[in-house]
Parts: sequence; structure tokens; C-alpha cells
Amino acid sequence: MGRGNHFLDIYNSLLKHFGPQHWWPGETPFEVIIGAILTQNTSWDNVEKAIASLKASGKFTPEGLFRLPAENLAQLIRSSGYFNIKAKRLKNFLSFLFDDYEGDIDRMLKEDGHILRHKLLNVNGIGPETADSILLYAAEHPIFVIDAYTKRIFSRHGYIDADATYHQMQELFMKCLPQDTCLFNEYHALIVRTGKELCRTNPHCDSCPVEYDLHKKGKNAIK
DNA sequence: CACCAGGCAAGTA
DNA sequence: TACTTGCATGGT
Repeated sequence: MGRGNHFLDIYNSLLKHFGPQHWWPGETPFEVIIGAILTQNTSWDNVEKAIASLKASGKFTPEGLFRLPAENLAQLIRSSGYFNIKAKRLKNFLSFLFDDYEGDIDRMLKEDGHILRHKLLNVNGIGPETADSILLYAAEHPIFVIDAYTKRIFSRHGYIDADATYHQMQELFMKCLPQDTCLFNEYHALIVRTGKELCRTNPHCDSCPVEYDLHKKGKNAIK
């Protein structure tokens, strides 16, 4: 392993250990975007159920959801949790989509990345992680997505400060890695996989590049 | 039973 | 500015 770039070494170790994670499990950019909003602080299993019921409603298009009353939308996405507030967030996004791009996802995705990021952050209900997930996984721009696992794992391993901001962490990852959409896609997915896998089912994972007790959370967590 | 999940915004001091 | 709280279902 090269001594110079731990971030790339860790990526290669995780990829070798877990294999490709095949994110994002959405069939279209539209589905990826809806999933990105629904999965906020929520398990992907619950989001899949919500997306399935949206599809079953026959209204899983920008126009269909835009016309649907928020109360009806909330019931369809019930399984994803926070359904009232997420129905509003979906509506806020759809209003933006119709206001700025005539409801055309492809047109939105052709927008300049920096401008689109700024606009997405201006939508109530879309924060940095959701915006970057849309940019990376739907628009396929090379931008690194930071999440709670990233912060927990890398700060406890001493690679980043415990009080680092989202922007600081993103800058560091992007400074240390090649600007490659596929790599950023896979790395974020591998970090999430690592957090899930080692926090729960596999506490004695010897061959894993990151150690179990360094990223536990809850009352037994290390600081 | 407690705890967590691919966050974000609003409220409080 | 710096914490805290609400949002809510479903799995382990």
C-alpha cells in the first residue's frame, strides 16, 4: 500500500473486503432523487416500501406527484417514516422542479453542478447530504457525499476532527482522492456498508480494515 | 424493552 | 452562535 494516501488505501481495502455495493438502487434519476429525500435518517428497506407504494399508485412521475395532494402523498410514503414532513419536502422539490425546469428532470440534471447544488440547498428539506446525493447519484457529478458514518468512522480513526463541518470533511476527501464519479459513488456506499456491517452483525471482523469498537455509537460508544 | 436508520429545520437561550 | 427537539415507521 502506498504510504501517501490513506483515504485511497482505505477505499481499496473496503472494496476488496465488501465488493461493489451497486448504489444507487434506483431505476431512474427521478427515483434516485425521491429516494434521497425519503431516506433521510431512515433505513433503505423502509424507503423501498414507500417507493413501491408510489409506483403502485400509478402516479410515480413528476407530474403525478406534483398534482397529488400532500395528504395523499403522505399516506403513500407512510412506511418511510416522518411521512408528513417528507411529503412536504417532496412537494417543495417538485415545486422547484416545475418552477425552474418545467418539471423536466433531464433539464435539471444538465444544469451546472455548482448552480444546481446552490438551488437544491435553497429547497426547504434538502440539506447538504441530500443535495450531494442527488448530484452524485442522479446527475453523476464527481462530488463526495458525507454522512454520519463518515464522520464517526474517520474521526474515531483520527483522520478528521471530531468537530469538523460537513464542508471541511468534503473538502478533505475530495482533495485526497481522484475526482472520479464512480469512485465517489462506491466509496460512500462502502462507508455506509462498513457502518452497518460492523456496528451490528459482525463484531469480530478481523480482516476488515477498520476496527469494530472504533465506530460504535450509543451508550457504549467511545466518546 | 431500547436502540437505530443512507437528515433537516425550527425552536430556545 | 450553539445546543436541543420534533419528525415516525419498521427492524433487530
